[in-house]
Amino acid sequence: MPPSEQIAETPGVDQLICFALYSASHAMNRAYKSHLAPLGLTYPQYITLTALWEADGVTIGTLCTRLMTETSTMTPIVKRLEQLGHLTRKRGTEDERQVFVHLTKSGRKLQDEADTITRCIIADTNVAHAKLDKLVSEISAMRDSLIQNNQ
Amino acid sequence: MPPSEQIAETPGVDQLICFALYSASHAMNRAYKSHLAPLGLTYPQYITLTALWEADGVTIGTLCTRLMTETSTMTPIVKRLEQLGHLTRKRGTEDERQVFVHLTKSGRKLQDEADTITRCIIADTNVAHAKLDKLVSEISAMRDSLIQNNQ
DNA sequence: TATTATTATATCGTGCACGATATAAATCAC
DNA sequence: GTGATTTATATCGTGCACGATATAATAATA
Repeated sequence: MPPSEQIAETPGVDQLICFALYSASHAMNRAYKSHLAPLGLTYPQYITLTALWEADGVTIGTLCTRLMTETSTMTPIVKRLEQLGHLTRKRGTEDERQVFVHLTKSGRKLQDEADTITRCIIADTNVAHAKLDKLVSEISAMRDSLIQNNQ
Repeated sequence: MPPSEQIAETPGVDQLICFALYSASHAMNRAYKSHLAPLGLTYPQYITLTALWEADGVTIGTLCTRLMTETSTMTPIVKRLEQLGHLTRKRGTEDERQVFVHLTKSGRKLQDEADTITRCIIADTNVAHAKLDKLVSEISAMRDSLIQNNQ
């Protein structure tokens, strides 16, 4: 062992948490794509619908908070989902700045497929349920720390 | 406890591994942004440079394999890094279809900042080193399973 | 109550990300 | 060796993702 040996000089891309997230996120996007293409949905549109299945009749701002995106991202997604007939947008009467989003029958019907898709994806991860739950909370905690330390 | 109780009917967006990755990946992107903006780099450009610091003089195809992206993504990134003066693109002489990418002095110099940036980001995750290494390998393994089961 | 500031959403510009297609070079088949 | 196929990269179209800015409505303040 030479005395000048350098340990972990600059880590390769594979050792970086940023690349792990970057590449895994893209892989997940692609995995969903095969399930969503037949439904005519994109991955961000599907995630938006998932939030609405959980809580319908919310404002654009609430969706942004929940999905941690900007209005400049959410407004176009919601407009496309409206054009697809999966939701309606209605200005608030009390506060006319707000836009309330409501699922249509078509948008609610899509939830029927969701459970099957989720099960397929989880199977494809090759991670056991308990371990996956732990992974979700660890990744979420890390995300929240990053957000907090970046304010 | 009613007999018809439904356990984990449809999971909320926060329980889904897809949303954990989606939101954490965006949070990571934003965290890097504050460090990269002064350098005039975007996050994907920085990741591409990281791959080049590890192995220089490679083809576009090798970069695509390494970073798990398509040429339609990588070609424009490499071209922008070329315009910024951080690398050069040279057609292969033996096989003229190939394009070899070489870092310039400017591109190599940027590595000086990398270690500091990585340390800041890791600190911001609030995850201990050993646990972070484990997280990286778990996320990477999951990514590889998703890719394998999606062929 | 005017004026100012804040808030909710929308728009615009840039840069990914990727499927589909194009192009040209290399390889294969005969 | 000529035609068919494969391979490496590039181009194009669509949809995010986000910062900066715009717009209009509400709230705060003088």
